Amino acid sequence: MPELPEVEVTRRKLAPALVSRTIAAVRAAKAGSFFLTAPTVLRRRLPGCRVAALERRGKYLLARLEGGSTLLLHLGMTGQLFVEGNHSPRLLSSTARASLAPEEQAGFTPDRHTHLVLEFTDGGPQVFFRDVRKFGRVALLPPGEGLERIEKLGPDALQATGALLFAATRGKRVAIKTLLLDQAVLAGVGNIYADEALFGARIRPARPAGRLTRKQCDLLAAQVVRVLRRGIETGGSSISDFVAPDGSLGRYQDERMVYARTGEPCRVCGTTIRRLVLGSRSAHFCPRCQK
DNA sequence: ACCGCACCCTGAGCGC
DNA sequence: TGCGCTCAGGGTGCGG
Repeated sequence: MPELPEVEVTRRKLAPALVSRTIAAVRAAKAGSFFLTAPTVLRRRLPGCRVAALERRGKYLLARLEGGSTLLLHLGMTGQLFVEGNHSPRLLSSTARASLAPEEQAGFTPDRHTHLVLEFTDGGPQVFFRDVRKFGRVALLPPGEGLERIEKLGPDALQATGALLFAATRGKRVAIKTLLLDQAVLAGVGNIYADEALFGARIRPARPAGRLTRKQCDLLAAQVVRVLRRGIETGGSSISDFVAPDGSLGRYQDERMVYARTGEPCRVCGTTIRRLVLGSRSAHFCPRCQK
């Protein structure tokens, strides 16, 4: 589940393979919900475009193209953006992994889940966008044109403040966990880091957002920033699918205090970590440490 | 305005 | 061995 840290790690490692290079050709799968801009349009418009910069807004990647267009990429849940020549077992299904010896996994060949391939005029490494569940998105925005879903995003979660959370939670009866996942409040927080931040702030995920004190909002904002920064430092969370553009895996999953640790002992007090469902998302917490 | 929930999608894991 | 079921969840959109 790529959240802000995984997208930022992707941005940092993908940028050297994308910025200042000129797209020569585009191979894209047939139209579908994955493509907000039709593949035929991508194939026609992208060749000849040179990438000026690779930016991030929340969980979105924005490749700024010379001439003013923007290629927008969202990893969804299982999206993988990576550079040719960097293989990883994560790029194979478990059955494919089992049937291949490690030495046979040296090279990646685009498979049925590889929906977008960028080729460059320098003939160097191609860039692949693979996404098993197709919850990812690709869009090409013409110069001066925005996208509603980007404009609705709140401030980047790395800029979270207690004042912002306090204002956003007043009068809200939704669970604080659910509010943290609202991209219009803070852009970039997903299920893993929301649970981890709430543990750090010692607040139960189900607590009605409006009942947080100003002090708790300060603490929670600081924890949101802390866990996201730590996520970036460790290369992200590679729990199921995430792999960086260079084929490396993140290590944040080794530091998790609560996420997907249901039934395991709390690392602080030993109490069994519990799971509950909020807004049809699973939430994990320590019933003793979090009030 | 607010909030819960179905939907999109596919593979892994499990029971039979 | 293999079928069918459930679960995972970011984001959107709809209905109450």
